[in-house]
Amino acid sequence: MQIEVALRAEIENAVANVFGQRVDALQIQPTNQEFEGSHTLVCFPLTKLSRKGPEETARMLGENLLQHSQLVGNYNVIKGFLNLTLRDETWVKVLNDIRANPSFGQTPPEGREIMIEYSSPNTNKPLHLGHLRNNFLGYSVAEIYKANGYTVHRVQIINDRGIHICKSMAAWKLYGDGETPDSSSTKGDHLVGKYYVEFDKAYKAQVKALVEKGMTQEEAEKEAPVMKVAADMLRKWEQKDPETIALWKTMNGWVYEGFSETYRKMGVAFEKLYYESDTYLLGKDEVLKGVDRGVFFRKPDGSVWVDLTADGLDQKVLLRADGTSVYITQDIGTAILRFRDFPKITGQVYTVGNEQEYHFKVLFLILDKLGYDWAKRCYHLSYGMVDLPSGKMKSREGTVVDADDLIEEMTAEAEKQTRELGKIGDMNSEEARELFKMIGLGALKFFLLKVDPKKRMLFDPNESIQLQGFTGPFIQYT
RNA sequence: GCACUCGUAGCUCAACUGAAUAGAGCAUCUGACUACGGAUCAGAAGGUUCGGGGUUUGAAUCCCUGCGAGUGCACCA
Repeated sequence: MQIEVALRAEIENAVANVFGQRVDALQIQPTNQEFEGSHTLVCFPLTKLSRKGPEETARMLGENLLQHSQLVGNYNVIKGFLNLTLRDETWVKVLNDIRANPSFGQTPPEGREIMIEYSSPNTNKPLHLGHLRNNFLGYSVAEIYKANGYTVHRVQIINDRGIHICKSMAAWKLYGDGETPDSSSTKGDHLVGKYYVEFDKAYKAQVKALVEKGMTQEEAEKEAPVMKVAADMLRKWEQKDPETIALWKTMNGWVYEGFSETYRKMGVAFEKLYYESDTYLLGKDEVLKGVDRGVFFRKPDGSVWVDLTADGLDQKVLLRADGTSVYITQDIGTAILRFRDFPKITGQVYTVGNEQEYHFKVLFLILDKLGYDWAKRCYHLSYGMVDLPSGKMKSREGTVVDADDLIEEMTAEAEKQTRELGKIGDMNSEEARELFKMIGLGALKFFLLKVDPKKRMLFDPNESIQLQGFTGPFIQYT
């Protein structure tokens, strides 16, 4: 890094000496492999200043550098590109500096703080392949910030409340027969996920039966007994009915235990968890304050809206006519809460799928309109879906790839390949198991991270674990 | 319909802020080594950067436009 700064200063001086004027935005880039040199100055933009052709301009600068520079040992000119070769002494010094610096590549903490949110699953089913991309992206960005001198706060919001968990609860109560993770030796999140599927099956069957009895589809969807139980549970939950709350806590507890095991296997962690059940009522006061200040407006029915048409977006509802919150209201509250919890953070990164791009655009605009200057430093780290060679993942069709299963398979495949190659030699079984995990998980992480986040991507499990090609195992082996 | 994103070699992906002959891996082909195959090694071929305009000394990259794919456009979350 030092060398780049020093070299730039020298080149800036050379430009000033030769053409009598300082230029700030010099384009210095790595020299192409096929030419001699390590750094290249692009001289085309300087021709206006030099009033000479690009090659002559480059040559004049090269000569000047040769005379005055401490760093440059030689130069060559190809078209308008001035290729610079540094002296051997320069490189020796660079390498010595690197050797003397134990934290090379890392900026020591500088007091800047940032919050990174990732994962943020629903609590009614286990994590899947999409969550893996999310977690690895979020965690990596956090690590990058850390290496750049930031103190990072890793958080997630857990969607522990709402009709989705009530569906699992309803199915468990109706058909569960008291089954627990212990009694069935099933991982908690998988058990709750199983009852979510049970619910869906029962619901569909019941709707079908009711339609056959002459009900309309719409009526049947409301009248299906399982749905009535689930809706009733949601109502009771909101009324804080002790029995419902107890069941909700129990089943969420199972899920959390399952999740933490998955996170441990993935190698990610969180500093603080936000629960939607704690935050879903937040934001209402902020919205009402916004109404008083004229940032938002009320419609005749009493509902509160924000008008974003001037920003090229629509009008969005923030509070219903009955005064209750909608989804974005709680996000407003949660964002503000987080900046209160961590007053020193300068911004927030939300790692969330690209289907929520519009939502975050609206959210950040609203926070800005409410006068929070940090709204400009909130960023939606958006990423595309993960497809499989067999096609799209669809929960209804059961083509979702479970995160635990996948990690398991990758590790097993790593073991198979390593044993075939006979590479484990005299390792004991403990060391070998560590190795398989490292290879399997490395394959997964590398493959999911090597693609531009915003692009939709194809995950090929078989390709990812290969010892050849652009893969994690290849890099680890090398 | 409107908005946003994406479109690069047969396939999966690179190309930082506009820069030199658009790069990798896989697959393919040729050769070496192999009893044969695999593995390995050496090499080759593979591109109108979706089409058409424009801006620029210079465009995969920026602008306009057409086409294709995806996502979003609930008083759901």
